[in-house]
Order: sequence, then structure tokens, then C-alpha cells
Amino acid sequence: MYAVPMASGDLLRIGELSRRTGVKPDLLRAWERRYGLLEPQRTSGGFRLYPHRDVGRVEAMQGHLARGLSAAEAARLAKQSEPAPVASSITALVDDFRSALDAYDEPAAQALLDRMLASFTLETVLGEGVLPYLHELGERWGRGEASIAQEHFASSVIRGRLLGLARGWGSGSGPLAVLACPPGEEHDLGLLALGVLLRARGWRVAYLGPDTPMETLADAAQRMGTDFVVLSALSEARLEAVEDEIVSLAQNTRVALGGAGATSSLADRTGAELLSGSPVEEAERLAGAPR
Amino acid sequence: MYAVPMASGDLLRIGELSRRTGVKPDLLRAWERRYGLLEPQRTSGGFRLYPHRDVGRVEAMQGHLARGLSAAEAARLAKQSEPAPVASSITALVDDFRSALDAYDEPAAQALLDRMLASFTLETVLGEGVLPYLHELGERWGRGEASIAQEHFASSVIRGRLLGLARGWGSGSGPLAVLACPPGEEHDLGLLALGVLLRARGWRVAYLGPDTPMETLADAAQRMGTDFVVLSALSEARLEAVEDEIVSLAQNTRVALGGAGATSSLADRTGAELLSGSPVEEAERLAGAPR
Amino acid sequence: MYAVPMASGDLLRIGELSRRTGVKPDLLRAWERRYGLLEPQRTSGGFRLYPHRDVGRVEAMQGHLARGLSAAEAARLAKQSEPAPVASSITALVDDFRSALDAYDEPAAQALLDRMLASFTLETVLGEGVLPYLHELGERWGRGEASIAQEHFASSVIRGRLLGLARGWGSGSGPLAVLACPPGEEHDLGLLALGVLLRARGWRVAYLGPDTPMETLADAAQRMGTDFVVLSALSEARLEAVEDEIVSLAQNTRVALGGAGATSSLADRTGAELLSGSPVEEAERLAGAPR
DNA sequence: ATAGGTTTTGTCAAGCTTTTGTACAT
DNA sequence: ATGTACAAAAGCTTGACAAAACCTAT
Repeated sequence: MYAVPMASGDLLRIGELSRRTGVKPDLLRAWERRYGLLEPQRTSGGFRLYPHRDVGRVEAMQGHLARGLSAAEAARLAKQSEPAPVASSITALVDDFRSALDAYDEPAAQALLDRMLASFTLETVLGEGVLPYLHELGERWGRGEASIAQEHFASSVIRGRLLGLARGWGSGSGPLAVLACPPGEEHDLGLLALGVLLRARGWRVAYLGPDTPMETLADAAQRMGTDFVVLSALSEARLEAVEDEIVSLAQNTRVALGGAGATSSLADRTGAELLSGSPVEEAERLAGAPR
Repeated sequence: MYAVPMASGDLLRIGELSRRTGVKPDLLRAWERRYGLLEPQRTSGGFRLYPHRDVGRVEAMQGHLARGLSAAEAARLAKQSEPAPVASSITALVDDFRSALDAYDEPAAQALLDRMLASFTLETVLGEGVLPYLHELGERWGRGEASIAQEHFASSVIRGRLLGLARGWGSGSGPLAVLACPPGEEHDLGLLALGVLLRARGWRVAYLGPDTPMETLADAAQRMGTDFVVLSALSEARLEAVEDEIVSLAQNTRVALGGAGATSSLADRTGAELLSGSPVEEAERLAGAPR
Repeated sequence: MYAVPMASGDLLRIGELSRRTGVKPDLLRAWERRYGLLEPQRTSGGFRLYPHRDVGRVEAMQGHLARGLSAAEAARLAKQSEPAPVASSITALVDDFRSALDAYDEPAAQALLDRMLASFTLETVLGEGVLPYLHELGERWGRGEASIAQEHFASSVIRGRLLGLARGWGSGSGPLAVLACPPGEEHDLGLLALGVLLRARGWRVAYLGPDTPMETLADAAQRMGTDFVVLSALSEARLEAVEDEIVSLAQNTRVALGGAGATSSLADRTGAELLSGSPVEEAERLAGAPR
């Protein structure tokens, strides 16, 4: 039964496991008895000895309970979800991705995107891979270390990929978001990422893209019967230039302002919401996802 | 794919049909009784259930009434003017495609693109479907018949699809073309189509897209060791503004000018080639396609 | 729709489903009783257990209700509608693809191919989706776990798609490859995949397909002035049967042997090259991919 | 357009069972 | 440490009910 010599070291007794997880010993035993959550070794005297990894398992159990799952389900999941597959870290892939784009090597960049998407969630790929890369590229350009050609080349590759992920994003029955940049604003990749992320959470998306006149936006929103309009700009001036139109739009529709150009004072003045976080954060918040 | 022409679809009860058409339930029942305008199914309990298409029929009825016809006549016309059900030629598909985009119906537009691409060659789909549609949309906008929102929405759908077809277009060993629009020029879909068509003929493509500064273009072309640069603009002024740079670029590299803004005199003055035909024609010519 | 197997996944009790959708438990039960909207499993004690996907179904129901449909209609649509096409990883898509083909669900399989191709590169879709599936299907058939009908069904779906991707692959100016299977060999999907991948790298391809007499092949190669002939077979015997013809063909042209039936000793004896890797690897190698 | 009857659908209650955290006796 | 007990929370089924929506007929 005990079998296994158990090479390793750290074994916890039930009191210590309880202290580390905040779960009472009685309950730990109940979980073991009822759901087989843990399978501790025993001392010759019968005391339970838990391997250190069981701390994680108990915490997973708590997490699932907190999300509202039944105890039986929570235990089942906590037992099965041991290994985090841990592909090579995303930062390594992003480094390669940067190199490929810097060298105008489109096929390599595409292959790296494939690998990122295969190993990580969409949120991670965008939030820790693609978007930071774009941000950094913009800064490098500001410092004269990257050419506009490089930025355009990279943008085109990424835009193609995002639009590919977006195909069909107008279908379904979720809430509808209309996405656009104000007149003069051409940087739309962050907004595009937001759209894809909202889609991943079940929303419908209608994408109008860069440099969209406000009259036409209001009209389109009305004709689609939308629930929600997002305006995004890197430059605050671009948003301020249409402040009045935002005010009137916000009277009929829920409006949110995003991108570096969206400030809280502007949001206050116009009656719009402010999306101050990254697309990943804001998509999560908007979709009310507990995650 | 998303498929299916949607045999059935949603069935509306009389209240909802009334809400969508603005015609009171009593009147809808009267039109049914008196003129047989509609022939709804019934629930087991006797409630009327209208197929979605009846919305259109009621709207047609309203239109005829507004033009002064008698109710009997209006109903007769509304009943007979059902749209042709089957679309098989590319023009029919393009008609549907236009309708879908006009209605901001992205999934339907995607499904139609699927059908076009499944039934016709890329050259046909672009040359007789997508590009003429874009051209027409531009003209409708010029006449105030289409909004910019519609143009942006359609552009985004089409751009996503073209970039999808373009994925991996940098790989292989064919001749390399660098594609860009001059500074200030934002209309790049024709150029994108050219790139996809060149790719279909075995070329490699590096795409820099709209609003590309000339210095950076020259630099990128050199670093990639390109054989060929294409500059495209709808506005002649945008090309003339960089005439000198084109001249110097053309001394080291083969350069072609395309789009409505490319004129033979400009080509003559700069030493560049002129792409006077459509992307389909020019791709065929450039790739020396035997047909 | 795709749904199906899905052994695991987290299961929600009615309270949690209610919390996530905002629909009261009573109403969820009523929808189940009256319209069969959901079909939850039960615990041994009789509690309902909903798969996670039911959240989407309930949300679809809510969406349709909000649009004014009757509850009965809303439920009907919510039941039939696809789960929201959420961008997900290639492995998830491949799993669904496998399930769809196993269930003889051709539209679902096509839709999944669409989504894979929209979101990933051709190399990834073939190399990690379609080809492994075919391989596995062959093995299952060998163990008697899959029927011939299943294999035929899957083959025809995939062949149709590959041929669609292949359209126009003879045009352009890249190197020309002639692809064929030797007499008696009917398994050509791997070869077809190789052709599509070579095409994606700019080659021209002439595809003669399964069961091609060697005289025909030699004649075609000569008349097209080809650079390269690929012969592929799963069975080594099929290639050995035409060993002499391969020898003479290889004296005039570059010849490569692929498929499980191609062995290095045969390649040595005939003077042909050996393609020992997967179609993806070999296409990359042959086309001298930059990588 | 009104009147009077029917169907549909969300909500609630009563009475009973299962699940699960905690307590306690051995 | 084990096993049992217990009570709160959450669920189940059946049945009923009323507001909203719809019907026909006048």
C-alpha cells in the first residue's frame, strides 16, 4: 500500500496543510473521504502525510468552489488539472517573432504566430505577445530605431491574422459592439484586438476601423440597433476634436473611449465610459467574465 | 459554411411582426383575411407564426400603399414580388454580397465570399466580384448614396479576406514584389488584390500598405533585395508629391505605378512602368501568364 | 452541433448556471420542461448537471427573446444554432474536426476547416490537423475501430477541400512539379497535400493523381518540360513493381519518392531522391524555405 | 375598435431529497 | 483518526396562477 519509497522530502501533516491552505482538517478529511481529492501517505502510526504538491491541489479545489462549482465537480477538476503544460515561454516566442518581422520574414512570423496560438490562450498571445510587441515597435520608431516600413510590414501581418481570427464575428446572438477610430486616427490594431477578444467572449462585433466620421458612426450604430460603441484613438486630440459628437452619441447609446488618447476627463465631459486598461483587461471587464 | 441559406429561420408572432413593421396587429390580420397577403403557420394553440421573410412583404405592401395604390392592388404586388431564390452566376452572388454588406451583415457576406471562392477562380472573384463592388461603392459614396460607415465596414470584411488569402505570401522562391501606397494615400485594397493575384502566380510579396514614406520604402526594398516595387494611389497628387523620390528609386529598381492616380505622363517623367489595367490584368501581364 | 463527444469539461449545477446567465433556476427548469432547451445530466441523487456549453445556449435564448421572439421560437433557434464561434486553439479545432468527421457531419467539418484556414497557416492546418487525423484514421481502421465508410467519407471531404485549395496551381512561373501515384496505388491525399504546400511556396504543380501508368507519367513529364517528378505510394510493393521505369525516368529528370512505401534502399537502387518526412517538412525542404 | 375567451410564459409555493460543511463521540 | 450525525443550503417535482399576448366575432 504505502509502497513507493518516496524519495522526496517535503511531506506535510494535516495540520500544516490546513494552515497553508486555510481549510480545516476536518474538511480536508471529508474531501478525501467523499471525493478522493487527496491520497496522502500514512505514518506507521496512521498520520496523514501530504506531498507538497497537494497544497496546489487544495487551492485549485478552493478556486473551483469559489467559482460556484459543486464540491464534487470542483474535486474532479482539481484532481485532473495537475500539469500546466508549460510550452516554451511566450517571451521566447515573441523574441523570435520580433526578429522575424524585423527581417521582413513573413512566413517565419506566421509560423511563430501559429505556435503562440497553439500553446497559449488568445488572451496571453495578444496581451503578452502581440500587443506589447506593437507597443515596443512604436517606441523604437519614436527613437529612430525602427523604420516605418518595418512598422507597416508588421502591422499588415498582424492585421491579417487578427482579421482571420475575426471571421464571422458578426454572427450569433451576443451583445453587439460597434468599433471605430475617430476621424484622422489610423492606428486601429488595439481596437481590432479588443474586437477579437470580445468575440472570444461571445459578443458580436461590427468593425468600422480607422478614420471613421462621427455622423456615419452614429447612423451605423442606430441601424444596427447596437448596444455599445467603442471609439479608440492613440491621440487625445483626435477624440477631443469630436467631443460634441461623442456627447450626443452617448445620449442614445452606451459609448466607451479607449486607446492612449482616452482620458478620464474627456470621458467625464462626454458622458462616455473610459477603457483605461489593455484590450485584454477591458474585454474581460466588459464581458463581465469571471474567468 | 455558416452555411446554409437558412432554410427556415425565425418565426415571428404577430406582435413582433407588428413591432418590426409598424403595422398594427389588427391591420395585419385584416390584410390576411381580406387579401391573403400573408399565410402564417399556426401554433397548436392557434397563434400565428410568420416567417421572417414576411417582414419584407409587409414593407412592400406599405410602400405600395404610400405610392397611392389601393390596398387590394398593393397586396397583389407585394405577394408576387418575391425575390429570385437561387443565385449561381457571379453577378447574382455579388448582388447578394452587396446587399449583405449594405445591411452590415458580416456573416452573410463571409458566406457569400465562401461560395464565390468555391465556385469561381480567384481572378474571377476579384476581377468580376470584389473589385467592381468596391469601385461601385466608391461611386455610390461620391453620390451620397452610401455612407462612409458602409464603406469602412465592407473594406474591413474584404481586407480580412484578402489578407487571409495572402497568408504566407512571403515564402518560396519566386520574384519578390514590394507593395506600398505613397504618403497620404489610404486606399490599398486594389494593391492588396494585386498582391494576392501575384502570389497566386508564384511571386513573393512584401506588403507595406497605405501611407508609406518613400525613404523607408527605398530602404526596405534594398534590404529585401527586391526585384520590383509597386506604388499605388487613387489620387494623382499623392504620387506627384513624391515624384523625385520615384525617379531616384527607379534608378536602382524596377518600379511600377498603379491605381487611378497613376498616369502615363507621370510614368514617363519618372522612368517607372505604368500599370494601367485592373489588378487582374496587370498581375497576369506581370507574371507573364500564358493564360 | 459540433459538440458531441466531450467527455469531460466542467459541469454546473442549476444554481451556478443561473448565476452565470442571470436566469432564475425556476425558469431554467421551465425552459427545459416546456421546450427541451437543455438536457442536463443528472447526479445519482437527481441534481441537474449542465455542461459548460449550455451557458452559451441559455445566452442565445436570452438574445432571441430580447429580439422579440416568442419563447418557443427562441428556444428552437437556441437549440439549433452553433455555439458561438469563439477563436480557439488549433488543437481544440482539430478535436472538433475529428469529431465532426467521425459523426459524418460534413457541414460541420467544412465549417471547421474554414475556421482553421482562417486562423492558421496552411502548414499548421495540414501538418497538425488534417494529416495527423488521416494517419490516425488509417491506424484505427487497421485495428478494426473505424469502418471503411468512415475513411471514405473523411477522404472525400478532405480531398474536395485540398482540390479547392489547388485551383489554378498550374499557373505562374515557379518550378514545375509533376505529382503522381504509381499503378495500383489509390492513396493520394498525402501527395495532394504536398502539392498544395508546394503551390503555397510558389511552385507550379501538375497533378496526375492515383494509379497513374508510368508511360503516361514519363510522357507528361517530358511534354511539360518538368523540373521534378514526385511518385508517392503507401505500399512499397507498388513502387517496386515499377522500379525499372523509375530508373529510366530518373535518368532524364529529377525524381523523388514519397509516402510510407518509399524506402531508402529503393531510392538508392533507382537513383531517385527520398522524401522521408511529412509533406509539410518535405515541401519546406524542397522549396528551400527561408525559415 | 371593443368585448370576451384562450394560449403562452414567467413566477411562486409546498413538501420532500440531496449535498456538503461542521461537530462530536469513540 | 475514524465514523456518524446533523443542519443549512441547494435542488427536485408537481401544481397552480396571473399577466401578457393572442384569438375570433361583433
